Amino acid sequence: MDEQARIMQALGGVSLAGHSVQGSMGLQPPHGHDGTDDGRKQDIGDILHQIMTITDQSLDEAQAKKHGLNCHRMKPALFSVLCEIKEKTGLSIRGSQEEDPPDPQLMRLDNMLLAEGVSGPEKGGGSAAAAAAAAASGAASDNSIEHSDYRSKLTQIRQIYHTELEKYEQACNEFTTHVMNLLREQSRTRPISPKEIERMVGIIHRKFSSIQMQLKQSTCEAVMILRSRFLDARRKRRNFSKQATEILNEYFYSHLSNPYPSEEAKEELAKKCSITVSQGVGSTITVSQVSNWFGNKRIRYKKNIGKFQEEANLYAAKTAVTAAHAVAAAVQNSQTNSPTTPNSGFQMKDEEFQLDSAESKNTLLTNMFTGSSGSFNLPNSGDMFLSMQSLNGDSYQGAQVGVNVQSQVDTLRHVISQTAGYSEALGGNTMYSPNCLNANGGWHDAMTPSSVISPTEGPGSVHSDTSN
DNA sequence: ATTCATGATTACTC
DNA sequence: GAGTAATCATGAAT
Repeated sequence: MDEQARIMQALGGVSLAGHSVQGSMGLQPPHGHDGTDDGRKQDIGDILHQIMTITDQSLDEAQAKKHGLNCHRMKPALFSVLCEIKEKTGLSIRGSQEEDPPDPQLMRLDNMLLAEGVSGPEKGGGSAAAAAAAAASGAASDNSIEHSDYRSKLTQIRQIYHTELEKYEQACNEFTTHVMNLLREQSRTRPISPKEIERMVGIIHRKFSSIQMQLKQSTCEAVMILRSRFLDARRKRRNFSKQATEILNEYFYSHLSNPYPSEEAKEELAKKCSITVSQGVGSTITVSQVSNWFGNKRIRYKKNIGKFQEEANLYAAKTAVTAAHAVAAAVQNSQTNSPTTPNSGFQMKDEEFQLDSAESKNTLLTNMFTGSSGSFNLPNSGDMFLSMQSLNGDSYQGAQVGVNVQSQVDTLRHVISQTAGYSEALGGNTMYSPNCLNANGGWHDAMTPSSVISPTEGPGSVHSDTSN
């Protein structure tokens, strides 16, 4: 009502913006009118009165009045004046609110959605965010399965977000169009300036953007939850498969003197384990997991050697069997291929090294191996053991064959060195140094193995430096 | 439910 | 940056 009063007052002869109503409108005195100021004022006053009371009347009456007013000779002039006044007052009141500063909260949400790959370009964002999330956890970022999980979930969120956003935008546009049409329609009967329509559109957009902000907020929350779950999942422990553990253990116990696989060896092990594991659960073992495993193994082995004795024996037996096979094969090969090396009376048959089960191997070796130091303390009888330098330079100690085979060993060594051409590698070194762990309980004075698989090794072969 | 085994993480050292 | 030691957290066995 304040505005109405102001309008009334303004129209009552008060000049606006430096000129009178009459002057500003350039009104010509209508036909038959007396032309005096008082008369015009009276005329305008009548119209205004009718406008003001229009709502008090019945619909039909109002329609009739409306029509009458629309046809009134003063209507266009009055309409313009009202528009002008309204615009001026409206601008003075709301003008300062037109330019809203960007909402910091909204900016944060936008930035986050962009960073997470929810908004912004379609490709790359998600994976980048996944990589960032992986990197943030401090672990290797090569866990492809969890990545793809994360990505697919993120894509779902992204899709939902965009669908909802589209819906909101569509609804906003529809509503804006509707309101604009309504205002345009009404602008025929009441003064509505284009600026006012614009302002109304702005208001609608603001309302809708606040709804959008809620959507963005929800999306951000969803991403955060996903992310935390993703990171939690990385922390979740899953036992490696039996085969993978076996491969790692084989390497560990065959390199007990220095269980520090090189980077290449770790990769090789990871690959080997992955191949084995992928047949089962479909998961992979990464290089960092191999590092973790060896870190844990070393510390736990060192802490409680006694506990690992049996395991060590078991793997030593396995190694021995494998080695014996290799030796037997070499002998066989030398016998068949080298006429200059006739049957020396030493024939290794596979059966001699074939143990029925892990248990029998274990029993056998538990009986064989005694002692309590860091490494395996074997009976110090050199003639009971096959001992040779493996082909890649690692110390190698194979199976106990149950009989005195020292002479045969010499023959074998000779044969193998001749056959395989590794006389240099084999020469000089015989028995491996006794203890794996030094006085400080460390491994570091031991020799360094080069790789998990030497060029001449078969897939199943391992080195053993179990010492006596 | 409890205990043990084990993969992962963290703080620290070299 | 790799390794150690301690610790956390979970899976599996009991």
